[in-house]
Amino acid sequence: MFKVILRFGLIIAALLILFQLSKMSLFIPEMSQDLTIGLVGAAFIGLGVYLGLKFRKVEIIEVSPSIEIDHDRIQSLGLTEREMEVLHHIAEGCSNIEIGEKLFVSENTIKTHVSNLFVKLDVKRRTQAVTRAKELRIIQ
Amino acid sequence: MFKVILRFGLIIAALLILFQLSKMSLFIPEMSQDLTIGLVGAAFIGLGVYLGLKFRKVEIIEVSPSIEIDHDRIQSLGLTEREMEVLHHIAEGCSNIEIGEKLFVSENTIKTHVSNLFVKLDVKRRTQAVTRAKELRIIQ
DNA sequence: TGTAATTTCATACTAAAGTATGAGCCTTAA
DNA sequence: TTAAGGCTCATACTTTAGTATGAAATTACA
Repeated sequence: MFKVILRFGLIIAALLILFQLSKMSLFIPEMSQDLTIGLVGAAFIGLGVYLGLKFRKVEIIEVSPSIEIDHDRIQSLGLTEREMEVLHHIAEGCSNIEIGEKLFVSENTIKTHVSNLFVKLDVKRRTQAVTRAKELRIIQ
Repeated sequence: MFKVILRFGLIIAALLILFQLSKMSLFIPEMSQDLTIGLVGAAFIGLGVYLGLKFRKVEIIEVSPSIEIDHDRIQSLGLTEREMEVLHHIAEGCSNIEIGEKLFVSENTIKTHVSNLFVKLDVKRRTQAVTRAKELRIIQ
């Protein structure tokens, strides 16, 4: 509210100065009318731009902020490429056997990856791993 | 590009008209200088507002479109209140025992709910249930 | 070329998840 | 006052998941 009052005050002050200027030009005949109009125009155009920007409706466009993957965090957690692959498949809801089939390795291998993953993410279950990974923004 | 040229053309035209106006006031002395300045001011303030709005940077505020829960789908799938509660806790990464503790019922009860949930969601595993539930927009 | 990190796999567990079935209790509505 | 639906629980079982440990093969890199 205070800000609004301040702004209108400034606008009124600007107007007064401009009208004062217009009277001055009466006493300074060598100041051409064109110049006066130029000055007035410049001042008002500035004022107009200011008002236009200040009191415009803020345009809110709903854009789902593309959740950026935090590669630095992946690094700092020491997650390997293979572990990230496994993590993605876990997030899709795959079983260990299914992940093994997709990556052409044994279930045991997947179990190893999963266990290492849990240690690095500090979780106990795969469902936790998914929520944690999303919190940490290392998966979508 | 054409639009830009058109706009600048209009601006130039407006300027010419204003200067013409200023000259007219020389031949129409009864038209006071204050009035001239007022007209010029009004014109330029309008121009300023127009320019300010047209050539502003478009402000894009990233807002995640709140994913609306599809209550109709929950209905049509026949998911009960209790099952939804369990589903939410599954999505959080809770174990059956933990969910039981939170809802003050036994692990066996949770298992029953979970099994019924899987049938209704047509999935085999809890991780799948979570992804499916998100697809169906019945949880966040 | 040697070393560290990654990936792979196995075995042998334990723990948790999931299935199937039956049943008791409560509320709500016909 | 039944019947239905929802919630609870149990038992018994099968299947996955997860842990611990050790080890071989591969890759990358100094």
